[in-house]
This record gives sequence, C-alpha cells and structure tokens, in this order.
Amino acid sequence: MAGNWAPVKRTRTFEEVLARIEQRIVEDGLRVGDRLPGERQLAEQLQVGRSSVREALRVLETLGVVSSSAGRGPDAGAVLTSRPGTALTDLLRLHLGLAGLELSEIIETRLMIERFAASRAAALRADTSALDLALAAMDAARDAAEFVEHDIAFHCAIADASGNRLIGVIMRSIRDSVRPHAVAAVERLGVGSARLRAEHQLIRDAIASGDAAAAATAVSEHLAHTYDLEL
Amino acid sequence: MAGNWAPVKRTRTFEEVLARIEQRIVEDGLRVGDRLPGERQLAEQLQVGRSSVREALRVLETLGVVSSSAGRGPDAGAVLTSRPGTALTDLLRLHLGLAGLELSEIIETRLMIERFAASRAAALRADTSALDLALAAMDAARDAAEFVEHDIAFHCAIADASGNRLIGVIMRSIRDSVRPHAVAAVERLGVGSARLRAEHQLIRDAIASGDAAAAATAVSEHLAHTYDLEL
DNA sequence: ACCACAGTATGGTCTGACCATATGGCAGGC
DNA sequence: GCCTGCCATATGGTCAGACCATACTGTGGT
Repeated sequence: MAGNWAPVKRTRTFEEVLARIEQRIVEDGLRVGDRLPGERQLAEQLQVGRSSVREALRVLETLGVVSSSAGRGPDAGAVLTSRPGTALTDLLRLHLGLAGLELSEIIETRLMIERFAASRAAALRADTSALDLALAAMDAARDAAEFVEHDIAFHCAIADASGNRLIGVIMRSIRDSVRPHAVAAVERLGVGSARLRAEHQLIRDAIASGDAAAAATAVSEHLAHTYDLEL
Repeated sequence: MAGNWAPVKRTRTFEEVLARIEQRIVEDGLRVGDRLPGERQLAEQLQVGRSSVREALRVLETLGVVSSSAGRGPDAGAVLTSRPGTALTDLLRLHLGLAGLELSEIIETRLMIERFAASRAAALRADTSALDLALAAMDAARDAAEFVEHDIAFHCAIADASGNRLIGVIMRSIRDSVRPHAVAAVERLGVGSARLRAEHQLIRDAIASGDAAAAATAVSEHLAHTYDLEL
C-alpha cells in the first residue's frame, strides 16, 4: 500500500468549456456589453456539443456574468454583464429556505453591514437626497408591502452612500432575500408607526450631520427595535 | 393608446422547472442529503425535455444547492447539499476579473467583516485553539503559498468564532477569491516577517483575553499594514 | 422615402442515441 | 459458506440533429 493517492479528477466537458470561455474573456479583454460568439460557433471552435456550451453559459448567466437573448441584432446572443446581485439574492434565498442558514444570522450580518455603511456615509458627508425621497415615499405608503419597498430603497441608499459597491450589492441581496420577514415585521409595528418614522429620521440626520458614531448607534437601535433582538 | 403595458414575461422552460423543483423541495420538506428524482423521471413528470431539467439542475448546482454524481447507488443522482461558499467564491472571482469590482472594495469589506468577527469572538471568549494551530503552521511554512494557506485558516477561524456561519462563509469566499493578491502581499512582506507574526499574535491574544475593542483595533492595523492602506 | 415581407442568425427546446460510471446481484470457484 | 469476478442496470454526461420563436436585415414594391 503506497501513500495517499490524489482522487482522479473527473472534469466534465462543460466545466472545461467554462474555463475556456473565462480565459477568453480575460485574454481578449472583453468588457461589459461585449458579445460572446454564438453557441454553435463556440461548440465548433471547442469541438464539443452545443449542449455543453449551453450548460457553461447557463452557469455564467446564473452568476450574473452574461445575459442571453435570442434574435439577430448585435445585442443578441450572450452579452457580458455584471449583475452579482441577482446571483447573491438567489444564493441567500435558497440556502435560507433549505435550513442551512438561520434568519438571525442574516439579520446580524445586515446589522454589521449597515452600521459600517452608515458610519462611512456620515464620515463622507454623503448626499442624503435619496434618503429623503425614500422617507417621503414611506410616509405615503398605504400598505406594508409598499412601505417595505421604500424601506429597502432607504437602507440600500445608505449602503450605496458608503462608496463601496460590494456593500451595496450585499445589502440589496440581503433585503431581497428576507423581504417577506420585513413585511411581517412592518405589519406587526404598523405602517404608520411614529417610532419607525423617528428612527429613520434619526439615521438620516446623523448621516447628514456627519456624526458617524451617532449614525451607527441609530442603525443599531432601529434594527434591534424592528426585529425585536438585543444587541 | 392605453397606458403602460407590462412587458411580456418570456419565461424559459428551465426557469419554470427550477421553480417547480424549488417548490417541491420546500413542500416535501427535503433536507440536506436527500435525493431528487432522476433527470429522466423529472422530465416525464413535468412534461418537458431532459435538457430543460438538466439546465435547471445546473443552476442549482452552481448555487451550491445540489450536487450531481453518476452511478446507481442511493447517493447517486442530484443530492441536496448546502455549499454557498463555492458559489460565492466564483461570484466574487468572476466579477473581480471582469472589472465590475475593485480589489479595494473587497479588502474594505473584509476589514469590516473581520473587525466585527474579532470583536464578537472576543466578547464570546471563543476558543483559540484553532488560531494557535494556524499560527504554528504559519511559523513552519516554507513559501508564501503555504503561508497564505494557513493565514486563510487563521482568519477564517476568527470568522467562525463569531458564531455566525454566514460571516464564516463570506470570509472564506473573499479569501479564496483574492488568494493571488494575498500571496503577492506576503511575498512583499517576507514569509518570516516578524511584524506579521506579531500582528497575528496580537489579534489572537486580544480574542483570548476577551478584549473586543483591542481585537478590532489589532485587525485594523494588521490589514492596513498588509495591504498598505490608510484607515 | 416608406413600408411590407421574405431571409437569416440567434437562443430555446425536444428527441433519441450513445458513453461513462457506480452499484447490485448472480454465478462460479475456493 | 464465503469470496471473487463478471454482467445487468440505473444514473448522469455528451452529442447530433431537428424544429420553433424571435428579432434584425435587406430587398422590392408603392
């Protein structure tokens, strides 16, 4: 008996295709908006079946790297895009549904992100017009679902104001994946809740005044109240 | 001319299959380790072609929800898993390579996460044996690649010690996706860098002593030094 | 100029076949 | 009785070809 043998790597065809496409994207310096060769052409070039090419493209589409559409124009076919958000949303939703993750872990992660984002936004003296718009829309909302729409916009605007796009992407995905829980929370508190309104205003004012510590504190208290958890 | 028409939603067959499979998983209360029907059986039940079923399963596999393997046993076929990490790693790597995200944004996000995780680990008085093991392995490393392996283990152990699995998943994915940059940074600083060693020890000791503030500070200084950025 | 229609390139889907792999079970030898 | 080796079978992996739906492109008629 010799030593440990490395397990035989069985590489599926579509994985090889995936690597070749990725390699080609990097080598050719393709950018968002550029178009990949057609499925039939790729299959012929790589000497594989069209279905293998399709599965590779499906993976890239799932990861938000390409977007496919039929037709004939220059925008048809597989076009390079950059939509990490949709993939991340599906990722969280599925792994939340399959009991792999607890809701409390996602909420805690959101708290971490939003404290950071609010602090950074305050430190940067970020523009608060997007926040004010969302606040006004929340005031006008007639039901919980509509309220939550603008609540998500409010909190994502804070994440965007951090100046870090990855933070914004993660925040949007988290909010989209826990949307039903947010609606339930708002229905429990009441759509016109004065306390909710005051907490949002407090966060907005802290950012506008450039007080990073106050912004972080306001976010913590808002989330603790909304989801009924201790810090 | 009437008002705005909602665009016709062209739902591709495999997306419908995807929804049905997800619905079935939830309704049947399937858990990790359970097996889905075979591709041919699913195709017949849903009255679609096998290729549509395959594309749906490919999406689920990409998102780390199922794992497919051939053969005949009870573990063959599409089995439910929970590996959000691989999907997240691919997601970050591709969107980093395709110029959608800047490295600095990922590093900043890592700083946010690791400050949080170290603080929480210290507050929880987490066990530091995994950290000590990684430290010893780093001391014994002979080259930068080997060093980075254990460096990743060290920092992921901190994330795990936060008690939040999502934090651990995100940390692993970030570290895996920026591994080449970490190797370059270690080569620049030197594998046997005393300063690197001291910074790691400082983080470990702060967590062991339960000093959350000191742990966060130590993490910040470590990352600022490693990646040569200002806080 | 403009418009209508045929041509065509493209993704989306289905079918059937075959290959590769891994298990289950049976037959034969010890 | 037990082990060994081979065959049957179930499953994913791949390919080829066909057809459909879609959306642009060019052409010819008005």
